[in-house]
Amino acid sequence: MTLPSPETADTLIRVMLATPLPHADGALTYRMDEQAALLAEPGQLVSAPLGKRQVTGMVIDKTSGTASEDKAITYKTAIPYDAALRLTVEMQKFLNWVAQWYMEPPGGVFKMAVSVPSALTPEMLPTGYQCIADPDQASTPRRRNILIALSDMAMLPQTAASIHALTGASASTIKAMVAEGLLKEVPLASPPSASLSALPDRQYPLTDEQAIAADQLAAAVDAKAFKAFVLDGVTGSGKTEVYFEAVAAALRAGRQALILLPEIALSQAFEKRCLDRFGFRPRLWHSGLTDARRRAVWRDAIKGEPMVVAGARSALFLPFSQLGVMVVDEEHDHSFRQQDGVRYHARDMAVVRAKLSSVPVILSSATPSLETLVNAEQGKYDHIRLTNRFGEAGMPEISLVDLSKTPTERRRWLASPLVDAIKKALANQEQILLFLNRRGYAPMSLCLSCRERIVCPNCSAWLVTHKSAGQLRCHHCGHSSRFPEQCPSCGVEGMIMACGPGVERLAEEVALRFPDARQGLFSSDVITSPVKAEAFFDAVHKGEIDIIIGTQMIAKGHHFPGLTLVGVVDADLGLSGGDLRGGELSWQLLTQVAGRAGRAEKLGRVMMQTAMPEARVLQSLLKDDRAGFIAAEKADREAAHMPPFGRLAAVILSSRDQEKLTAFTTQMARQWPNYDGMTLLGPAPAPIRLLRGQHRVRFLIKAEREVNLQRAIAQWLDRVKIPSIITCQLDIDPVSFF
DNA sequence: AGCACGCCGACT
DNA sequence: GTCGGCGTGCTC
Repeated sequence: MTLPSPETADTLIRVMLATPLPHADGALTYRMDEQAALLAEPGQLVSAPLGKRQVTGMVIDKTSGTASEDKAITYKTAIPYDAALRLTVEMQKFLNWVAQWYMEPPGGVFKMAVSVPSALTPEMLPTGYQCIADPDQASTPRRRNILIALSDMAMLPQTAASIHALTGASASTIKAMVAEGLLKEVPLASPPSASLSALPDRQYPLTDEQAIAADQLAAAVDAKAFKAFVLDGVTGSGKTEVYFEAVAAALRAGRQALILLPEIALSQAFEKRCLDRFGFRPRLWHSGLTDARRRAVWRDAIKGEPMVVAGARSALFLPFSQLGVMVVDEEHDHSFRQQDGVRYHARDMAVVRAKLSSVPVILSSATPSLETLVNAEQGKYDHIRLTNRFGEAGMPEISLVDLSKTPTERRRWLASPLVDAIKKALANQEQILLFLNRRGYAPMSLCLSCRERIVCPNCSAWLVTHKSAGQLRCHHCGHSSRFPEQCPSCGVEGMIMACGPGVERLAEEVALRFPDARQGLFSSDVITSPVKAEAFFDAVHKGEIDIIIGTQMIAKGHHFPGLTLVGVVDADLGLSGGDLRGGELSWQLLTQVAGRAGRAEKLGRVMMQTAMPEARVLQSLLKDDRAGFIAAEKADREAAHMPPFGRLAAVILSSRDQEKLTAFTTQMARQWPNYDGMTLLGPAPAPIRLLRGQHRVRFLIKAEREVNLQRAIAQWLDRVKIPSIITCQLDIDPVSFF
C-alpha cells in the first residue's frame, strides 16, 4: 500500500526558464507549495532552482494532478515573485511567436524579457536615521553635531546622504552611532513614481500635411486596434513631430509608448525634442545604462506606468503592460537586426507585437525598405507620405564625378572636380562633409616583396591598418596586432604597402591639400561615447570645423546648418558585394548622406565620385527618381523570387575541423528532402569562410512566401545528427550574409 | 547558456 | 604529485 507522499499535496507547474534549454518548449516542471500556488497564473514570474543556480522562470500552466509515481524525478520548488510581476498574455504570445519564427529556444527569447534580474526583487526602501538620544550623550563633538542637526530636522528621519550633506558624517560613523544606540534606522516611504502631469500643449505649429497625418495616427491610437503605418517623408519633412502626436494620444489615454531608434546612444538631440513636446525626457533604454536605470524602466513598464521609452532594439522586449503605440524610427536601418545571440529583426517583430497587443505601429523613414513599401502597396500597411520639406531650401543638387574621366592621382582619393568644389566652399567659409564608409587608414596591406596580403590569423579577412593606433585590426573578430616592421609571410622588412583609403588616410590627404582647413574625424574608432559625439557636433555648430570626414555614423540624423557640400569619396562601395540588398542599402545610405547638405538657407551640393556612373543607384539619385529605383529593384527581386517576394533562410555550419565539416555538410545536403516551393543552395563556403578560427559553410534556402520554411528546416535538421564538433546557426530572413 | 565532471599537459 | 586546459552532458 502506498501512502500519499507529502509532495502530492503540492501543485505542479510548468515553468519556462530564462535560459536557452534545447528542450522543445524550454519548460521544466516544478512544485509549488499551496500558498504560493495561488499566484501560479500563466505569466507569473518565479524564481526556480536549476542545477547549481537560481534562474528566473515564468509559469506556463499548472499541470493537472500531482507528482507521477513512476518517474523518478524529484521536483524542486519554484517560488513566485510578487504578484505584480506577471507578463501579460499578449507578451507571452509574443515571446512564443518570436521563438518559433526564428527557431530559437523559447527560454532564450524569454530571457530577453527578464533582462534585469535585480528588478524582480522588491524595492529596497531607503533607510532613514532618526535621533534617539540626547546630543550630550555623544562621545565626540562631531557626533554631537550630528545629533543636534537631526534633532533640528523636526525629528524626521534623514537618509545617510542628507546627513552627510548636512554634517559631513561618513556612512561608517552613522552605522557606528546606530550600534551605540544614538541613532535608529527607520525605513523611509518609497519615493512616489514620477507621474506624468497633464501633457503640455504642442508649442509649434504643424503644417496641413503634418496635421492630417498626425490626426490619422492619433485616431488609430484611440481606436486601440492593430494597424501598421508607414510614415514616409524626406529628411526635414517633420516625421518626428507627426508621430509625437500618436505618442501624445497614448499618454493622454494613460498608456505607454515605445519608440525604437537605431544608434540610440548617440541621439541626445532626440531627447531634447521629446522634452520640448512633452515636457519630460523619454526613458532611455540601451545597453549602456546602469543597472539602477534599467531596473526603474523595467519596473515601470510592467507596472503599466504611463511612459515614453526611447530605446534600441532590445527595448522591444520590455514587459509593457499598458502598451498604447509603437514607433520604429528609421525603420530601414539594418541595426534593427540583432546579429548575435538570439537573432531577430526588431522592426518586423514590432509589427508582430503590435498585432498581438492590438495597438498601432508606425514605421518611419525617409528611405523606407523595399519590404515595407511592398507591404504598403499590398494594403497591409497604411502609407502616409510627407512631401514638403520644412521651411528650408530645396533638395540638394547632386552630381557625379566620373573617375574614368577625371581620375585621381596615384595614392590620392579626391579627384579634381571635388577638390575644386572643396576649395570654393572653403573660400566661402562653408562647411564640407567628406563621406567614406571605411574605418581606419587602409582596408588592405600588401607586401611588395612577396605580394602576399596581410590577413587575419583567425578569419578569412584582410587586416585593416589603423595608423593612429599603430595597429592592424580585424573588423570581424576584433583581433589586433602592432603594425609589423617586416612581412609576416616572407620576413622582408619595410616592404609593406597600404592599399586603398580609409577615413584616416583621407584625413591625411585633406591635411595635405587644405593645410589651413580645420578638419574633424567622425568614426566609431574616434567617437567612442555619446559625450564625444556631442562635443563633435558642438564644434561643428560653432564653426570650429571646416571639413568633416566621416563614416556612416555621420549619416544618421544630425543637422549641420552650415554644411553646403557633401563629397562622397567612393559611391561604388557596397555595390559589388553580391549582397541581395546591396543596391538598396547603398541608395539609403547615399540618400541620407546627401540629406546632410543644404539644410539652411543655402542650397546644398552633393558630389559623388564613381567609376560606374551608369549604376542604377547613382542614376536614380542623380535624377531624384526614387520611384523608378524602387520599381526596378522590386522587379529584380520579384523575378528572382527574392525577398520580399520569396523568403530566405541561411544555415551556417561551423567547426574548427575543416575536413569533418566539409564531409558532414556534403552528407547533409543529400539528406535535404525535396520540398515543393523550396530550393536548397549549397553547401558553399560562407562569405567569411573563416571566422574566429572557425571554418564556416553555408546553406541558403530559398522559398516561396506561402510555404512553411521553418518547419522544413526543423524536419531536415531532425534527420541529420549534428556532431558535437560542428555548431549550427540558423538565420531566418537574413539581412546580412557573412 | 551555465556549470559540472572528466581526462591529459606544465608547474608549486 | 597538483593546477588547469576545454570536450561533453545535464539541468525538473
